[in-house]
Amino acid sequence: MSREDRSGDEGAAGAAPEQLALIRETVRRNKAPKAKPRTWRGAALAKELPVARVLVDKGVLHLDRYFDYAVPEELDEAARPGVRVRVRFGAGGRTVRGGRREGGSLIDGFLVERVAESDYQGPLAALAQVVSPEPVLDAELLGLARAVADRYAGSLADILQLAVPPRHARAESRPSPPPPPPPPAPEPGGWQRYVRGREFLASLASGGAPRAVWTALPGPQWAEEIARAVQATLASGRGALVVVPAGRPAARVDAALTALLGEGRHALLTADAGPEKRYREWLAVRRGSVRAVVGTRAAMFAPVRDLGLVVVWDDGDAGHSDEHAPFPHVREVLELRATRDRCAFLLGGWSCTVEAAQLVESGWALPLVADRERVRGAAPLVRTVGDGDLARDEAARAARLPSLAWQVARDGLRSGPVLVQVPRRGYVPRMACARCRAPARCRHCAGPLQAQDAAALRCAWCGRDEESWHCPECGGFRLRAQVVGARRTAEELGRAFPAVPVRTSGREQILDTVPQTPALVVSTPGAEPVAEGGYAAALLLDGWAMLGRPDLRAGEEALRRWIGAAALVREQGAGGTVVIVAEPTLRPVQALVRWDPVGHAVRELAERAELGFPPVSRMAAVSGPPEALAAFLAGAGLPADAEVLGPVPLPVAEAGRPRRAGDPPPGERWERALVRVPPGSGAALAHALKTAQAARLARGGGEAVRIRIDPPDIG
DNA sequence: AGCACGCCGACT
DNA sequence: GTCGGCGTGCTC
Repeated sequence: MSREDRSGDEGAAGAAPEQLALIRETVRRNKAPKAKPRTWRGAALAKELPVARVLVDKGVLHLDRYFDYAVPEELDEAARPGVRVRVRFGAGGRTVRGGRREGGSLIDGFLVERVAESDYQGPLAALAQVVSPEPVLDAELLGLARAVADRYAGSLADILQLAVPPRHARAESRPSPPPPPPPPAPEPGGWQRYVRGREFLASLASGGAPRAVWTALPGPQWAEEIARAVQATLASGRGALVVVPAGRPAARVDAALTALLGEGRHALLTADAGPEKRYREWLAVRRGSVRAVVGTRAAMFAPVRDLGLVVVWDDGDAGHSDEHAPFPHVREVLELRATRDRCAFLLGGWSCTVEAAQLVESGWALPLVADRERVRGAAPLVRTVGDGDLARDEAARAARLPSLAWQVARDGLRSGPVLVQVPRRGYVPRMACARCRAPARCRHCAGPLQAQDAAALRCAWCGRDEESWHCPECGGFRLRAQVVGARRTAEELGRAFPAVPVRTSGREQILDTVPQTPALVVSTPGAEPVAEGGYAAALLLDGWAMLGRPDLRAGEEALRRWIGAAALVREQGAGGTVVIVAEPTLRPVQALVRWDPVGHAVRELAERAELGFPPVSRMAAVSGPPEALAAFLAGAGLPADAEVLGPVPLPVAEAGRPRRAGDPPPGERWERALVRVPPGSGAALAHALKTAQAARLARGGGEAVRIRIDPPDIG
C-alpha cells in the first residue's frame, strides 16, 4: 500500500463514507489499473491467468487470507491449483532502485487458484518455486478445511497442517497403480441383525446417501459390519472413509477389510506410521488408486476420491478430539463432509453419545438398531451392587469386595477369563447430595459445584460461591465427595484365586487379546483386551470413580466405558454375567442393566436442552491472563444472544506436572470464561470470536487468548 | 514475528 | 536540513 493511499485515508477520516469510497476508487484507478500484474523483477509472465492466489502457511489468524503472486512463464506449467509453492513473504521485502525487489523470507504455501488479474494495488512478487507438481490441495479439501476452520474459529493454515501430511519426495516420485475395479456388493452378513440393516447396505450399494446412527450389538462383529458397509460403497463405484479412535480398533477394521476385500484395496492411515509411509498412503488415496481408508483422527481429512460414505466408530472416545488448535472433532468434521459431499454417514458404537442422539432427534440421521429382544439376547446379564447391599454385606466390609462379585468371579473362572475393570487414578471428585446422590449444581447457571476448601463451594463455570446449598431433588443439605480405591481390590482378587493367572492391561502396557483359558484380566477403562470367545464375566469396580468426575459427560462417559467392557462378555444365554458396584437407581447404571444406551442419551439430551447445555447450545471457552481476557470479551462483538459465564480462575499449573494443550503456562494466573449461544447461533459465535482474535493479533500488543469451541471439560 | 514507514525531537 | 528513536501497521 502506497503512501498516497494511507494519507488519503487519514485525510478522509471525517468525510462521509461515500466520499471515502470515491477517494479510494480514484486513487485506485489512477494508481493501479486492474491489468496484467507487474513484478518487481519485470520477469516474463505466464500468458494465461498470470496471477496465483496463495495461502501462506502461517497459522496466524490475521494472515488467514490469500496473497496474490505473479506466475513467471517458466513456472506456468507446474503452477497448477493445489500445488505446494514457496514465496517471498514478509515486510522485509522492499523495492529498491530499478524496481527490483529483495528481502522477505521464503515460506511455504499452497497455490489455491489461478486468476487473470489481482485486486492488489502495486507490483506483485513472483512465485519463487513450485515445490512439486503434485496437486495436494484440491478444491474439495480446501472447502472442507475452510469450513472446519470457520466452525472452530481457527485458521485455515492450522487445519491444513492436520489435513495435508508433510511432503516426502521419494514417496511422491513413485507412481501409484490404477484402482482395481469395484468389488461386488456384499451379502448383508451381520447387518441382518438390525431392523433396517439390509436397507442401509442396499442403499449404499446402489449409490444412495443414507445417514444413520448405529447402535452396534455387543461383541466383536462391528468391525466386519463396517467392512461390509465399505464394500457396499465401493460396489457403487464410490470411495469410503472410516475413522476410529485408536490404533487397536483401526487394526480390527483393517483386518476385517482385508478379509473381505483382499490386500491393496484400502489404506490404513494411523499416527504411528513413519513420514514416508504416511505420505505414500495418503498420496495413493488422493491419486485415486485406493478408494477406501481406515484410520485414526488425522484420516478424517483423507482426500478420498468421490466420497460415498464416512464412518465414525465410538464417537464418545476422547481419541476423536484432535489435540492441536483448533481441536476439531472427528464426528463434527465427518458431519461436515457428509453434508458438503452429499455422501452417506454412519456413526456407530456400542454406546450412544448425546450428540449422536441429537442427530437422530433432529432428523438429520436415522437410527440403526436391533430390536429389543435381539439386544437382550446378545448382551450379558448385568447385576448391581449398591450401597444398601454393601452395608448388609459382612464379607464386603472385611474383604472390600461384595459377595456377589466373588461368586460371579468364581463361577466365571470355571469357563473362561474374567475381566476386572478398575479406575484410572486422577479423577477429581464431584460434589453430590449425600442422601440421593444428585449432582450439586449452581442455582444460577447450573454449572457443577466444587469444593474450594473445607467449607466453601464454588461454581466451576460462573465462579459464584454457594453458601447455603440444599438438594433440589430431595431437600437434603449434606454433600459428599466420592472417592474410591479399587485397584487394591483387584489385587485382593488375585490373592483369592491363587491358581488363576492375573493379567493386567493399562495405559502403559495394553494387551490386545487374551486366550480363552481362565484368568483374571485387570484393566483400566479403554484398555480392555478382547477375549477369544468372550469373557465369562466382568466386574466393574469403578462405578463411583467414573460417575464422580466433575464433568458434564460423567454419566454418559461412565456408561460408555461400562458398555465397552461389558460388550466383551459372552451373551447371557452363554452364561455371560457382569457385576457393577454402583447404586442401581442411578440413570447410567439403569441404562447398563437394561442395555439401553440410546434411551440414556435421549434423556441426557432432553436435560441438556432444558439447562442450556451443549450440544443443544453451543459453547466456547476463552482463557488467558485476566486483563487480556477481559479486554477480549469487552471488544469481541459477541452475538446478541450470547451469554458469558464467568470468568473464573483456572488452576495454576504446577511445575513438573504434565501440561495439556490449553493449560496456562506454569505459574501464571489465568482465567476462563464460557460463552454460550442458543442453537443456530454457533456459526455467529465462532465468527465473532475469530474476528476478535484476528483483530487482537494484528494489533500486535494484545496478548493472545485461547479459544476453544466445544470445550471438552466444561465441568 | 520482523521490518519499514513516519512522526517528532535534537543536533549540525 | 537531516539524523535517528520508537510507535504502528503490513506482509501479495
